[in-house]
Amino acid sequence: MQQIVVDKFDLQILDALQRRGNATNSALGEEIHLSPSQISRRISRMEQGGIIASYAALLDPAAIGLDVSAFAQVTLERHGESRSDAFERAVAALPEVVACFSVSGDADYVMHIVAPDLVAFSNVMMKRIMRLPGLTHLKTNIALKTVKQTSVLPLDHIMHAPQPRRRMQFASA
Amino acid sequence: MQQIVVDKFDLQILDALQRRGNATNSALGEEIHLSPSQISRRISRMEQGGIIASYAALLDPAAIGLDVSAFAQVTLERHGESRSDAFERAVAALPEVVACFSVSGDADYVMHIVAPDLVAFSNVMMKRIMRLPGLTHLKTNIALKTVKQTSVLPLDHIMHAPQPRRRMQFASA
DNA sequence: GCTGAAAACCCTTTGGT
DNA sequence: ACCAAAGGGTTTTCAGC
Repeated sequence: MQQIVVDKFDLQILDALQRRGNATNSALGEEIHLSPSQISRRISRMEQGGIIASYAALLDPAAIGLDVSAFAQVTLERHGESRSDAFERAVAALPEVVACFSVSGDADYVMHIVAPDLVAFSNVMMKRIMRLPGLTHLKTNIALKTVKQTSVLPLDHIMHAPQPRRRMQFASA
Repeated sequence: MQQIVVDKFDLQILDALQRRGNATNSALGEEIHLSPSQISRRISRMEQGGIIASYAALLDPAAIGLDVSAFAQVTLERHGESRSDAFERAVAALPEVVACFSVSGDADYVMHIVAPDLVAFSNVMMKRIMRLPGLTHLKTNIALKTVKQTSVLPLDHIMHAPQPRRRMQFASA
């Protein structure tokens, strides 16, 4: 990972773009008191540097008829890596699975699943998830209400970043 | 919720915009075999209709130093609505909490929390989450690996949508 | 070397056919 | 539904600091 340095202005741009990815450079310039050229240059630098990964249109799940959201905790058979690899590839290919993390604790994975209704959700679980290779235990919680869901990541820590701590190092050569 | 009708082309546009929110109308037009004007009109219709909620720049968490992701299951004291309201408002105000859903099952809420490192994460949990009003039980799982995380919602169900079932209705007046 | 103004290019959108 | 024209937006260049 290349060290790309960002300043106060870059952080303001990132904050704005996380909320309004389609903001114009002129509008951003007004807000942040920078010329459109600067905004343009800074944005492409952060795109190139891998800080901005992509742009996306965010859809309203309810408006497209995705009324069911659920969380599944999955445990796999204790086998080698091949099992989990197969599982992870299978999960990644399911469009209904919008997030999946391997976790510490009782379960091996937690995943977020969306579906149009309970019938469809049940189908996804029965026909897709439960047939995934090596699955031994499964616990699902249906979401009753979305309290908060955002793609906006916090940036506060970047300004107040602690100086890198000095450590001993081993002479490598 | 107003019924806004989408066709095959609209779905193609939505699919593309979910992945590349900054695609130009001309580029989309080439892909979908529609004129830029059509694309433009269809997009504004879907924005107006509330299908497209917003646009966002998606950042790479690792690139901005957010290395810890965790899931918390929270149980609240059995009190009236006021408790959960206060809790939900507090949660919504925490930038580290990127998602929170109330759920069926053992816990009342599941939430997704991000932090720069374990120290910072611990601080968020101790100083912010655990002090939220009315919290009685808390279980956290640290994410070891992100298997999948996407803002792309499935659209397949829209085409194959079942015809609305006829039902009896009560004469309301 | 970096900044900002301006120009050129491209995209978008609207109105007419 | 398409096309054309007008109105903006973005980006690059160039002059100045």
